[in-house]
Parts: sequence; C-alpha cells; structure tokens
Amino acid sequence: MSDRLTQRDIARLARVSQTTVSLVLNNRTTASARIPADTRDRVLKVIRETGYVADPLARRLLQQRNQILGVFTYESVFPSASADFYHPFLSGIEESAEQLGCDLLLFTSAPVTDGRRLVFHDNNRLRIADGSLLLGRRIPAEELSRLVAEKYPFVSVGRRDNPDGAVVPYVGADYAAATATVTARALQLGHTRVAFVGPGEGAESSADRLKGFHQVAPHGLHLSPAKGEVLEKLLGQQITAVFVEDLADAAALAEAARARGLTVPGDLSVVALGDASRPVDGDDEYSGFHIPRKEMGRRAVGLLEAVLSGEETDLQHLLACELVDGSTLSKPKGL
Amino acid sequence: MSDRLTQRDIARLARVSQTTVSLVLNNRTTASARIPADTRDRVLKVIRETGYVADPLARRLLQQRNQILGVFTYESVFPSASADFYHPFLSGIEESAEQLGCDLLLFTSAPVTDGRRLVFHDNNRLRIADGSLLLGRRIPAEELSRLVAEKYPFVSVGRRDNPDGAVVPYVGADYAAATATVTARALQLGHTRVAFVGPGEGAESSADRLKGFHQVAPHGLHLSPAKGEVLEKLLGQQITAVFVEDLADAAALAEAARARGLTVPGDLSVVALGDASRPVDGDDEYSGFHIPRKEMGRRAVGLLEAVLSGEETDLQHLLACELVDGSTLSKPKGL
DNA sequence: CCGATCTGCTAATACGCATTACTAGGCCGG
DNA sequence: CCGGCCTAGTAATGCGTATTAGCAGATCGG
Repeated sequence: MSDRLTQRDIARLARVSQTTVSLVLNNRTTASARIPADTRDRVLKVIRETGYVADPLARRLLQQRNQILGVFTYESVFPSASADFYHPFLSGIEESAEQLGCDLLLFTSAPVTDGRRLVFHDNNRLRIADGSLLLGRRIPAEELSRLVAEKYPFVSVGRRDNPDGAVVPYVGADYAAATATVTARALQLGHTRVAFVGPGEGAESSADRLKGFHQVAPHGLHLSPAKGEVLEKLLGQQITAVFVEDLADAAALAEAARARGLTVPGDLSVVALGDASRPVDGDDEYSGFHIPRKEMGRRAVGLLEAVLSGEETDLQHLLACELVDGSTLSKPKGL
Repeated sequence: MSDRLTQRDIARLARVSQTTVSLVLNNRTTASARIPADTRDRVLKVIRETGYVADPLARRLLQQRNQILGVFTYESVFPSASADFYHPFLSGIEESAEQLGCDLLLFTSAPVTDGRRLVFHDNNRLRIADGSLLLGRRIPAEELSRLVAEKYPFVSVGRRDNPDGAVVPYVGADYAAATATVTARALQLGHTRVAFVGPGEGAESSADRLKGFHQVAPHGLHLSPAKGEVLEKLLGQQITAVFVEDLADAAALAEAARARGLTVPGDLSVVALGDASRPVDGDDEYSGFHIPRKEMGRRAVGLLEAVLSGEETDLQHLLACELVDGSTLSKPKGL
C-alpha cells in the first residue's frame, strides 16, 4: 500500500487534470469552468473506487481560518478539586464548538508558575488558534491589555474590569444583580442584621457580589472566608442571615452552625451566592442562585465566533443567574 | 485588521528572507545554512514582539511536528453524566502533555451521530495533531484498522482487540486479571453460587471482565444489566456474591437488595468491577477494584510520545487495577 | 467564410511553511 | 592575483488543494 492518494493520482487514473478533479469534488460549475456529465462521472467513479478523501490540511491552508478555538484556563483544565466547578463551562464550550465545527485547543503547554498559567511567555502558541476563550477566577490586567493591544481575538468567560482604555470582550454572570436580589429578599423577610462572607475583592466575581450586597444592605457586615471563628463573629454580631460567596463555604458554615446546636435557617439563614468550587456533601438545597455556567460557555463561543467573522456586536454580556428558592433562607426567629 | 502573521511578515520586519525566519525558528544549523547570532536575535526579537507562531496546518503539510496531541473521544468529552468517569483520564493526559510541552487538541468538530463520533468523516482533521489519543468504551474495528493502515500515530486508552493483521497500540487496564483475583477471593471466602452482572460483551472492557470471571468461576451465572428483575433472578438462583461491571449498577443493586430487607454483604456480597460511570450516592466503599485511570492517561501520552519519536517499544500495555478491600464482600451467611 | 461566442478542459498560481541549491562577497594561501 | 573556501544569507521548490486565467476546438451569426 503506497502513500496517501492525492488529486493528482485521481487525475492520472481518470485521464484528466488535477484541476478537473478538484472541480468535480467541489461541484464547481461556474461560467468559466464546466464539466460535462460523462467526464464528471468518470472522475467520480475513480474517486469512489479508490476511496479518496481530500486532505483537510491542504484544504484549510487556502482558507483564512483554522477552525480551531483555543481554551486557556488560568488554572489547570482538569484539576481534581475544582473539576466540578469548571466542568459546565467546558461542557457549554464543547457543545457550541461542535455546532460550529471547530476543534478545541487546550493550551496545556503554557508553563504553570505558582499554580497559575500566563498567556504570555516566551513560547506562547496562542496564534495557533483562530481565537481563544479565557477562563479562570482571576486574570492579570496586563495580560488582558496586551491581548487587546495585539488585536488577538478572544473572549473572557466571566466579567473582567477593563484595563485602561481597552475593552475586554466577555460573557459574564451578573453577580451584582443576583446578589442584590437575594439580599433584598432577605430584608423583605425581616432580616436586619446581615453579613457577607467571602473575599469580596481580588476577582471581579467577588467584587461584584459584594457590590450587589452593599447596594441593598449598605451597612451589612463583611467578613473574610469561613473558619470556625467566622461563625463566632456572626453570632457575636447577632447576624441572622449570611451571604456566602461560595456554596462550599456556605455548606461548611451551615454545618458548623448546626454542630453548635443552631438551626438553619431558623437561627441562621445561609444564602449561597453561586455554586460550589469544591465537592460538598449533604443534600441541602441552598437558597441563593446558580451561575449559568453552561450557558456562559455557549455564549462565549458565540461571541468569539462573531468577533472572528468581523461582526459588530456588543462585546460585553452579563447573563442573569438562576435564583434558587432553597431551604436555607426563612424569616428570622421571632417574626 | 491584523490578519494572521506569516513568516513573510516576520521576514519583512526583520529585513531578512522568509527562509532565514524558518531557519531561525527551527534552529537549523546545517553546514549549508548558518545564521550568525545577531541576525538570529533580530529575528527572534520580532517573533517575540509579534507573538508569531507557525501555522500548524502548513507545518503539518510538510510532515513536521507540531507539539499538538489530539484527543479523540468516541463519546462527548464533557458529557454531564459520565464526566466523573472520564475526568481522571483527561487529568492524566493533561498532566503528561504539560510535561512534554504539548497542547491538546480536542476533536470536537467530529460530528456526533447516534451519540458517537467517528474519526473518519469527510472532513477529518486528525492530521493537524502530531498523533492522537483515542478514548471511549467502544471503538469500531474499521476505524482502528484504517488508522493503522494510514500509519497515523495513535494510542488507544483502553485495550482494543486487534483487527485482522493490525496491531493497535494501547494502554489498558487489566480487567481480566483484576476480576479473576476478586472472584477468586470470593470463592476462597466460601461463596459457591456467584453471578456476573453486566453486558460482558461489546466493549473489550466488558468482555475482559467476563473472561476473568469465567476463568475462576466457569459455571458462574451471567446476567445482563441491573433492573429489579436482576435481583429476582439472583435470589431465585440463590446467588450469594454478585460481580457487577459498573460500580453505579452495583450500588443500585445493593440498594435494591436492602430495600427488600436483605443485608449487604450478609445476605448478598456485591463486588464492583471498576468505577462508577455515573454519579452514585451513598458512601459505601464497594469491594472490588479501581481502574488506574489517571495513570492510564499518563502512560498513554508517554507511549504516544515514544511512537512519535520513532522509538521501538511495546505497543500494548496493561496496567494492574487497584484492588479495594471494601465493605461489601464477606463470607456467605451460614459459614 | 470570418470573427464571435461557447464548450470543455488545463496551466498557472497561491496558501504558509521547510528544505535544498545556490550566490555574492570576503579571505587566505600559494 | 587567482583559485578555493568560508560566511551569510537568498531564490527556488514542493507539500495537496482551490481558484483564476486562458487556450484549442466547435458552433454560430451575418
């Protein structure tokens, strides 16, 4: 068995030129080039007999695009711990990429330093892809501004602050609005002493949530993440409803409260401002909201495709979160 | 609009020829063509500044390496249901690819038909990658033999039967040995009426397990997967130990048995021949074995790399499964 | 019966890259 | 001062395909 068949081989066998083979293959029937039925049939017969298939590489070489979308994650793509959290994003991305007929290139070659990757290193291969999706809790502003400056087509999954002058394309979740909504609901139920638990800064997603919280509860307490002592402080301040950035932390907090003999939501309402970044056991349904992760992935691919095909569209999208009317938020005791 | 950069662009910017750019990029220092340090640096500087990367398609067209490994999954890469099952494979693949400095190309462009993908379709892009890893429960023999015939470098994750005459490179798990071992253990404990639950055919992984089972328990019962009526049959045949292909099915069976007032393992020992293909709740630790999934991923990448660099090695590897001495296998009642 | 139009096809080219062959200029030894 | 050899590159070519320009022969209109 010799090497791969080419159009030349087919041409030779059918006693026509390579051009004719190509024309027949692609069904080209322009004014300047037409192939009569009998010649066409002769070529098709040879193609059928040999099982010839055009080399996709040579084919794509002539076109501008590669049909490859890059996926750059600022943490590992398949980390065991946060796998469950990132999975829906990737799932949505895969789904849309499949519909577009694009392959996904995971930039695993980017060296990991201090647990995170950087797009820009000495051998960055970003340009292999037509454009890329950026994923991760936090993305350094320099990276974003450089990407914009170099006109590299990309879309961030998750809202990012614009570095000076540059517009960062993204498909994010509207954490601020969702947090404001659930906070307002708690106030309506009669809670007056409320607290926010989480970093509230650093990543945009954290800042947005805190912002939404303070919009509705300007004097609400803000504590950093969850150890036993957080519970102490909450109780010391007679907090009756707590809003936790990460569902996993929320679960830990609820657990700790119950371990101390408190009831949830009776003594303490616990609201989760998103999904779990690590596995959680127990089957409470936490009040709060879910991040539309799969949809974010899908829409990010859609936006990237729009950018790549030169369409003029809004580059920044916020999707609504899905509110969850769970079992961990109720009226405060005594009302 | 910054069109994609080419070597010509780099050449123009660095005031050299395209050839020189190519030579610098590939570190060619043959007798006939050498580039002095200052010219080289000038070119490299431009490359760094522009972030130029060679077009992988054009590169592959000339039979070079790309530092891209393909990942072809015969089911969706990120399916919600079996995510947990496939995750460790991908995790291992990612880890090794990262060490090799390779990116991963997920062939999401392959159209899904009847829930599965096929490598060979009219626009297959396999050759963009240097070589590929194949993943999935079942891979059609035609696909494998065609891959071998076309001399495409690939490694299957999971043992595959060789199609006629062809040798399929793989890194698999030794299901037969592991199943034989746990079956033997059950017999040692005194079980005499044992059954195997699962397809036992179709995929190599199923066949191997059944084979291992029958090696040790030639007259053991074989039932197809788990509904309520499976339990009926088991009880009707006075089975005391059952070996289930899928941990998820094992869990369902144990659940059903308990619902009927039986104890596990008292009345019925339940052995899981592998990991769960879908989420399972309950926190039993099932006796049986685990599939060394992450290691399989790692080793598959290693084997592919060896193949790509032309090393002569064994193309077929079986890894031992990790035996689990869980809580669902004990002596049969009355012993 | 001669130019114009049509028919059926092919030669040439381009895509981006790697590679081979080759050249122009400098240097050295004899 | 001439032939050989080294240096630092470049021109040319080919990979397999799609596309454009164009050519030879047939047909047709006037």
